[in-house]
Amino acid sequence: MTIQPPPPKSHDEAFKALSNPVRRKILAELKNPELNFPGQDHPYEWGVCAGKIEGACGLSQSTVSAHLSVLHQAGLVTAKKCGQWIFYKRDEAAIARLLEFLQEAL
Amino acid sequence: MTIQPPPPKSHDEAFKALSNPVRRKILAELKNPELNFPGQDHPYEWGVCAGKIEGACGLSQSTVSAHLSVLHQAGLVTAKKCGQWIFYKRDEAAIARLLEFLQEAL
DNA sequence: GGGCTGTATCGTCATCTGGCGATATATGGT
DNA sequence: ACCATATATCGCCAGATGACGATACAGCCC
Repeated sequence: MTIQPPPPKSHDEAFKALSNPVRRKILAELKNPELNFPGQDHPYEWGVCAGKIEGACGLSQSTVSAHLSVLHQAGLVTAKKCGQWIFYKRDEAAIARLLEFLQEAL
Repeated sequence: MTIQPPPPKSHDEAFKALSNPVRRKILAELKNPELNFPGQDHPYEWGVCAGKIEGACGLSQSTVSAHLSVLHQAGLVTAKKCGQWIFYKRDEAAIARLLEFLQEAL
């Protein structure tokens, strides 16, 4: 099931989440799951599971988990739990809203 | 004269500069100098002088000066020295480039 | 030169951030 | 029940960040 459908988060929180290059990289790479996280034995429509992302980051499991948590809290990715896995996926609508906001606010 | 026409800065540096709410606010308010920094006895075409911005921020002189320096280093504002004043102005071209980049990178 | 104004820089400090390993929690398999 | 796997959380530490006051530098005016 989807974890904590986070209530519409403030753009400020999203911006803060994006102020870290690792998190920006994760978000960007999630645009192309098949390419950037190859070999997942679950359908990519579910998203990409945390372990795959950790592998691609070259950082410790706990560190990447924290980054994913921030992205999720900020509402930039969705998190769906499936058995013992958690699948993360870009929340395109939220990202689009943020971009619109940036056009205004910047 | 214009101070250190900063060589085209990395988008990453610009992003870092924008990761601070005070700096975002300054940049946003510079869209409307007449409105947000009223009573400047120099033409607004030159930009807004540091002192005016400090007044509007409610932070210490040194703190705001540092923020302006970051914005300038990141290439998001231009700085023009005129006598004992320094006038800051949005670099619209750079900001537009950054927004384009964000559309791609996000 | 001397004093005044506008801005930058320095030194310090408290807080935030991001990294890690260790541990906790939850699910699945035997 | 037990062990393995997947992920989250905790405690700690080092470095970055942002605030401040004090000081330095630069330009104007007398």
